[in-house]
Amino acid sequence: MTIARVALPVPLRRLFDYRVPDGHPPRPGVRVRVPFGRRSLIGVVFELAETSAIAADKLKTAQLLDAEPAIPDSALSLLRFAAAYYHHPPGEVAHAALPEALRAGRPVEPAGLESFMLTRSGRDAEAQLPDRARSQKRLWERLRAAESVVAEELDADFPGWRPVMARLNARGWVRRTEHQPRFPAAAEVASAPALNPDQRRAAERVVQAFGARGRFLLYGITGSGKTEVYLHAIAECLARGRQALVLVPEIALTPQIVARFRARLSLPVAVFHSGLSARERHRAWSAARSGDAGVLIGTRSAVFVPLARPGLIVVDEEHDPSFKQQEGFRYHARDLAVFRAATEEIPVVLGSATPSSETLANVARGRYTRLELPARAAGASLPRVQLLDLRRLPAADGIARPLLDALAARLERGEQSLIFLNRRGYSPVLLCSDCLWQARCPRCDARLTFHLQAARLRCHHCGAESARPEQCPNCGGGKLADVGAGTERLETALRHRFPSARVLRIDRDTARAPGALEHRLGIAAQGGADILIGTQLLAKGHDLPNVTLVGVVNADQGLYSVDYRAVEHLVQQIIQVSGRAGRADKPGEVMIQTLAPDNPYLADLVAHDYDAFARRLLAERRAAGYPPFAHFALLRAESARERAGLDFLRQARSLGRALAQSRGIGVSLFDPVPAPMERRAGRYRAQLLASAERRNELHELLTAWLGRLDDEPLGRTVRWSVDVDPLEMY
DNA sequence: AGCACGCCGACT
DNA sequence: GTCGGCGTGCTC
Repeated sequence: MTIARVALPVPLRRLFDYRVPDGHPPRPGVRVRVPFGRRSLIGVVFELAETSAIAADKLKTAQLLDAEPAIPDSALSLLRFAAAYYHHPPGEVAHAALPEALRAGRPVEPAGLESFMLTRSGRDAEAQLPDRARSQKRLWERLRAAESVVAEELDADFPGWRPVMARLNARGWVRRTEHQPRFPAAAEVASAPALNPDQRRAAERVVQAFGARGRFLLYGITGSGKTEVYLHAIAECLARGRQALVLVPEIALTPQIVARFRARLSLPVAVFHSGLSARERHRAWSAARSGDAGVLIGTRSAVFVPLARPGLIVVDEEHDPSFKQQEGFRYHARDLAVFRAATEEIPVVLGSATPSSETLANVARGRYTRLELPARAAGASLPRVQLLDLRRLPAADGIARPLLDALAARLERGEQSLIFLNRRGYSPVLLCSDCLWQARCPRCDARLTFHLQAARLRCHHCGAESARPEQCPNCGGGKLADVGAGTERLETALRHRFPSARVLRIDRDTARAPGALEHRLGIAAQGGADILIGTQLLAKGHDLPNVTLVGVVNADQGLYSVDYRAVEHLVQQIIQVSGRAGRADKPGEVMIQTLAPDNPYLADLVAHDYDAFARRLLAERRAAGYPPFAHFALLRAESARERAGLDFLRQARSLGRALAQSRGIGVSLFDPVPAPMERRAGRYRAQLLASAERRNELHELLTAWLGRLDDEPLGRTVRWSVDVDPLEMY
């Protein structure tokens, strides 16, 4: 009897056994539909076996959905590894790795290009369309204007078109057709600019590693031309008949980057990210798996997409935190990319101007080869960086005099400025000046932020909203004061101070609508604004060639945080925004406001010495026994009941300690503590840190420990999860 | 996660 | 007298 061991989309850390036909059993990677309790689920065969520990009369039969494995061997190994490494239920891992259409059981090859055209009677239908049917009329005009219209185009610029199309179709006015799946051919190949010697050396090292393992850090400041190195290596990879996978941070996956790849490469470039429609993702996935696409460029979930002939993996901006999924299946796409490259026996290139502490440590240990691009390709000079001591300098509206003067100078010269403030809204605190009452979120341990445009108080942690009270709800009288400044207040103040300046704010509030971010960045890049105000949304990705001044309003939030990674993220962020300044031929200037101008990390920033910063950071981490010199896993628990999470974690710790002791595993389990923000969205959160010097010991303990906790009755009364290699400790 | 079973409060 | 609250148990 042949048994298929199936990963099912349920939160259970195990596989389920099913009978399959003896004659032609499925290969691992085949999708199956199975009865599960009273439900019917779609899962992925992870293993085959001859026998099962489950009684024969309880075994049910799986129905095979694929003749060929939907997930080929190498991609399946990645899923197995990911499930084991992150101690996450294999079914949920498989689920995360498949586009929706495949999770729903649709065939691997997606339906062809869906398009619509007017029928003969449809062309004469105008008179029969009442004026009230405005959407139908618009869609009809759209159809009349072209021979036929592709569904994807309608998805993009006619939201909600399907029901409207159904109406036209019901009257026999349109015809729907499906072409065979075809991938759009790439544009003509533009000739590549000549590489400078450093770029050439870097690209050659990568190319020499083709066909074998190789791990590279491509270290180069903004503007040093990392993308040219990728393009050169990828073109060579394609020339050898292999595909390339390119991972980029969430925000960076803009049409510009994709356009640049498409313009330069002779084979189709497929795109995979969460902003696409389900159909588009299905198509991109299939094109990568079949080999039709030469390059797949995507955000973190693209790391799971199978490739027919893998040749190279690139992770751009490898330090970017968006590569780590922060809920549910908490994987790190960069780390999985490195594993994947090893199993596929291909090189991987991690690129960054501000490499992560993990990658730097791997370079120091000789596990990664460091490739450096020391100079800016265009020859522009580095921006001058200076600190503004907020203890001495008066700051009107939160901006010190020298920064205001510098802004005024830029306005006079017709150059752009960028003000970076990682805080949305008008003011983060609403305070009664009489009784010192503060507006707090009823469901979180947090203050409410006042948003001027919406005229509402909002919680940035749970999304709760309320009206701004007229008087103090506590003492009835009093004057309510806005304390502190967010981007909205900064915008108001700067508009007031520089009435003739065009001020453009770019944060999640102004860029919420689809395409709004693109639109605003486009305005910024084309010089349609004099002063840009933004959060980290603005810090990433985009070239803003006319910006010659960058102001960092507050550098101190990250310097004294409870989170040991805050300094690393702060410095990376400041360098990333600074990289926006002074490109092309205009020298740039960066001003950083701080209450701690003596901080050595800030001194490294002023000196443009990321290596010195890295040495300092790694020395501190080593001394403190923190990653990358230790390996962390965080056990989190949350519950609507106040003590429940902590109670569970205390029990978990004694169980874990007993296991570690009896098996001689060197893992420290710390005291369970409330999360830094204990209550969030009405739930109490607690956490327990596990730390080990040796990674395999951490995993040995986690496997045994979590297995026990799965059976623990207390564990059923709270919601708990593990986070391996946590990036943020709250 | 679903989904069912199983005992205790406010309602047609 | 029922409808329904969510505790507990199970899914090959």
